[in-house]
Amino acid sequence: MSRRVAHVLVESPVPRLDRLLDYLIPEEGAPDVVVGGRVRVPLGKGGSRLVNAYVVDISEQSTPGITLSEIASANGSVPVLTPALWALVRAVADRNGGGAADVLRIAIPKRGVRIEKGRTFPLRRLPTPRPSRRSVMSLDAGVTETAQGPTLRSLRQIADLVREAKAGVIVVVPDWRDLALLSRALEDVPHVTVDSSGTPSERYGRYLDILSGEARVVIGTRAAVYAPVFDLELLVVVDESDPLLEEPHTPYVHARDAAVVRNSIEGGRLVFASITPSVESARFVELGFVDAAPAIPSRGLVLLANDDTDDGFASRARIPASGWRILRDALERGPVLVQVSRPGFTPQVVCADCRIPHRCGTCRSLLSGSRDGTVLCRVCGRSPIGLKCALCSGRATAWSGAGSVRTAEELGRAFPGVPVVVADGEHRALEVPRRASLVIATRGAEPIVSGGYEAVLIVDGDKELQRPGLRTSENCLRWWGYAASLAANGATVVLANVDGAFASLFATNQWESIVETELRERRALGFPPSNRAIAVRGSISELQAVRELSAVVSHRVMGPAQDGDVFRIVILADYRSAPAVVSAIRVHTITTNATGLRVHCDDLSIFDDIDDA
DNA sequence: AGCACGCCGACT
DNA sequence: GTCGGCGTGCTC
Repeated sequence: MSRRVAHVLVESPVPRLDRLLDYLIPEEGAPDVVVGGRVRVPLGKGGSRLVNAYVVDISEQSTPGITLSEIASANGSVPVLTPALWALVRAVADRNGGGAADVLRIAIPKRGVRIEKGRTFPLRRLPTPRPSRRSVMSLDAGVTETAQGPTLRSLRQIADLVREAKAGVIVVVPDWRDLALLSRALEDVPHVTVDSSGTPSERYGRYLDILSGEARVVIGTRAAVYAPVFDLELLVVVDESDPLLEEPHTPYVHARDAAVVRNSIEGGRLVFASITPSVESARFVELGFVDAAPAIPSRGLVLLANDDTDDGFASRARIPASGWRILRDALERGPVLVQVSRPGFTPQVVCADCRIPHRCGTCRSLLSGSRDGTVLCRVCGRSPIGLKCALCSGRATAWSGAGSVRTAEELGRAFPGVPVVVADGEHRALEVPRRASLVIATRGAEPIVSGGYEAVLIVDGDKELQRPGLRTSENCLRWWGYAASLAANGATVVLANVDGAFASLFATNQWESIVETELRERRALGFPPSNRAIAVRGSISELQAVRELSAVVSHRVMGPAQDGDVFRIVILADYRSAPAVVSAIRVHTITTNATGLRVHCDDLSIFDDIDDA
């Protein structure tokens, strides 16, 4: 007699368990065992311990030659893992050299029993793919109004796109502030938000709202790309060059990548939308993989200020005289934004003569000044002595980029009577009232203001731009472009103390040229995005074994290098051979059960400077 | 992750 | 001859 068999995926990070196991469905409680449902199954020698698992499929057949155990119990009867989500999760895990269970943990929130009560879920099959269309969209700068307050013109454009859609929609944004502003722009469209806010039970409730089809439009942070939206017509990834869209846990999947995979499975319209262009989307356009943006959007007026400071206060706040005058005039009319690069009191320590950053003699990371005036290496925790400039051998030190609080203090003294608002990681503000005030914000924490800022001043740009790292120009473009987009119509954006090719391209709004140049340089180096950089972390012996794999040996390999308490190699492979490399490493990981081995595709941080912030 | 199995040294 | 050390490998 044949019995029904459930093919399940166990909730476990163990490489060897990254496959489907077969279990018999018990006679009693069988109706609760559904495709996509959660179950508890015995696992291990003697079937002693019970683990959580997802039913991926049910059939009459099982793997021959094995005596099957029975499912211990159903864990609810909600089909949380839809066929479409399973297809996506499996494909994303394979592509990134990781386990499906690790991706699943990000895609499906924790179960809350109470919130499941009284809901029904339609049976969902793997949908027939919609015709696929992929494009890049360049968004306008500027601020616009809603009933709930100001929002970005760029997000209003996305809301317009959402409004056109009749079926399922997902919009993925980098952080909570974009989410709040997008929610305003979607004031007339019912939508659910998928992010880390709220209690676990609330998050699960929102997941179930999507699963049941009650919610058609989903906006959220990076994990929202997996939302079980049925009949997905439109998938928008906003600002995909923002590193926040990359998952910090294995297998380190970028929402852009997951979006491309999802589009290849379900079809529909995939849009990469951003105020500033990205190197990745420039490559997509060049390949013909996506349609180019139809038009260059409206951008503000940017002025480069490279003249000297002529005032005691201005000099301490590192603001050129011309920028200073614009600031003062703008404050007559309304609020002004000053974008600074780093929070708090931690300035970077540089050579007093050539302004090159000093580095720690032991670990080579950047040094910072602490409140009491001493120089400190934040990586090894020591105060280096006898610093000497690598370039000019000068021994004098200076502090640069004194941070938002310090800048605020200096500016507050310079403009007595003008209120100063500080916004950074600690002082969060989505929005500030429209009145003459100085708003000092670290990049990424800029509040929005009704009508836009009367002037925007970007300081510390010189320091950011000379920071070594692959993403420096991309990052500056995104940070500065965002700050500029918060300005009022016709208001001036001042970029202080920066000159050179990048600065003039930025000021003349030739942002596309910036990323095209960057793409050419990356290609010449063989670096992402023109090649895949597959970072593998583990012990020296594990990495040696990976290096010797036949799929790996023919490729350019960098390292091994020390990386925290493990070691790291980086394999550079073109997009044609990268899947074979990733899959060979994965097979090796599974067969040797190398739990210490971690694969991270396109880990751009390996090309960056040590981040000491 | 656990948990059993097994091969080898030390002890009643 | 047998107890138990933990290194090795497997989990339907």
